[in-house]
Amino acid sequence: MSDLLERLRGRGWRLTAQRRVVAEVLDGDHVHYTADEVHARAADRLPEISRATVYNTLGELVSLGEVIEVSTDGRAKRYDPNAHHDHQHLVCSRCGTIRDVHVQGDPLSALPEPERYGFQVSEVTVTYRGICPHCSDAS
Amino acid sequence: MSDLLERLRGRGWRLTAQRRVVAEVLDGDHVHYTADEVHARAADRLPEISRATVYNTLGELVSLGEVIEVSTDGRAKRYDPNAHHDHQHLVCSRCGTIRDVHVQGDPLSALPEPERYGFQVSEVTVTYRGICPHCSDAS
DNA sequence: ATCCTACATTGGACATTGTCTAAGTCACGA
DNA sequence: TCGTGACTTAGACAATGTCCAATGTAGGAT
Repeated sequence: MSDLLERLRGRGWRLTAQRRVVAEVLDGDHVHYTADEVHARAADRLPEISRATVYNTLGELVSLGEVIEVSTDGRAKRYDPNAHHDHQHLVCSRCGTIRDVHVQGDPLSALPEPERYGFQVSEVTVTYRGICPHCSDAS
Repeated sequence: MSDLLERLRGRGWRLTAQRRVVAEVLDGDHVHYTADEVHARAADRLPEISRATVYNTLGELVSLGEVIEVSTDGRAKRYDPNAHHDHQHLVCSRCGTIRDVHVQGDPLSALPEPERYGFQVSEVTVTYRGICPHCSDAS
């Protein structure tokens, strides 16, 4: 996602310090942060950045398809920068961390026509839950 | 789920008017309500029921495994009384309503061992998204 | 049938997450 | 370098959910 900023500029984005920092935070680790975690990490580098800007920027990245919004537990949404690779999520039921995983076959095809009830089905998300090795050891 | 109250009594539940009403609301329709929708419908029959009680009761039903908590959009969680039948969800991206659907095969088997990263995977939820016939007409 | 008491309910304060607005600021094309 | 329209900001507000102390009550004990 190193050329993300270039892609965004190509789409008419103004390149501000705040947007750069938010993009860098997402680009860094491979965990999926909540909006407030992104804000905290962004504020490390740019202390005066506001919560509203982080929310705005994340929302824009999502509508542009650069980032995926994940809500696994009804608490804070998490933001997944790995939007260009088809993948699903593996969530630890104890500590909440999320891993990206890849499944076999196309999950969409598992839903037969009569089970679609007239919906125009366009998307499917698969979420596996279990205990991660770390929490398993600690128990 | 007509014998739900019996099962709960067997587990040491006190049978109060409030709990009965919450259970009846869930038992009724086949849509999945949010906590506040459950509260509104419960209040139709028992006007003095409080939000806290509805939240408490729903939480208890979830821990007892009688009801499933569904959070599809990071907004309000919805409560699915159909906990004893294996099923997945079809969500309208526009109006948020949820339908239960049944898929072919076991989605768990689509996650190969090397993609499990040491997790003890115990559960999988599949959520299909699309536009429901009603929203499709209205557009 | 009545009483006791542990469990349940209530209302309201509080917490968390997210949205909106009006005013000020700044990126970038001309 | 300037002007303008897009961007950012702080803080109020909204939606959802949690917690607590005071009060009420279901159901076993008598």
